[in-house]
Amino acid sequence: MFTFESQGRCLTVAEAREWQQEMAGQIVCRDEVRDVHTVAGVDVGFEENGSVTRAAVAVLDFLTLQLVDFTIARLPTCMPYIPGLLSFRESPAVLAALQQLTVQPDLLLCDGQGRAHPRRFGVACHVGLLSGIPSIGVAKQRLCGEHDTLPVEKNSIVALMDDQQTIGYVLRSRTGIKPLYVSIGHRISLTSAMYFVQESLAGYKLPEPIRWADGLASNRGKIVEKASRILERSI
DNA sequence: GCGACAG
DNA sequence: ATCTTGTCGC
Repeated sequence: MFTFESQGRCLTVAEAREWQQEMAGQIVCRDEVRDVHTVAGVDVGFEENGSVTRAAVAVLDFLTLQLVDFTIARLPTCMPYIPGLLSFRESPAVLAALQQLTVQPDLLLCDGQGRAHPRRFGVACHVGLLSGIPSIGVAKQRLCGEHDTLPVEKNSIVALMDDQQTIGYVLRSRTGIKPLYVSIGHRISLTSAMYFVQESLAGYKLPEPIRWADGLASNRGKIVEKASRILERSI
């Protein structure tokens, strides 16, 4: 029986799944977002053969989509990747990174699923609930649910259905490129989630906040340097 | 039993 | 996620 450490307790895989089902009931699917001035991208990468988890949070001004702050947190990896339990592996480092921020984000765009999860509790829900910050899940691959054929044209959208419910939307952010799977994380409606994701796009497959977090999490030297220069310049 | 399976 | 160069296409 495999067990792992989470929030100071040792959990079995079965207990983790039960906890997700309970916490899913705490998720707020209504809009509690107000005056969104800053939107943050959240992503995680690994170092040292996976023994170190590296979380990055990039805060952007929502109107200009310019970087205004970022943090990186490195923690020892607490458990392996298990489909459906990704958030237990990534959340600790993400929450640590969020607490290091100077500029507080009004909304989080997380790399991964939100409610489009078998137990309706993907990493975006987990991070949103524990941080209290409204959040959205933006995944590059599907975890669950089905959907109609998506036109190859940019801006095409189809509903992601599971168990008779619309759990998210599949969005083609660029013509001919694999789509994004958008679902709510916490304290926001699916309609608003789609609005914020689309407004955060700037010609690339991924929303700008996540593009930054992606580069910072995967520790691409060029990007870390670029981000650092932008910040010291804004002081 | 078999296939699916975020990052 | 991560290991990795060049290459096809808009």
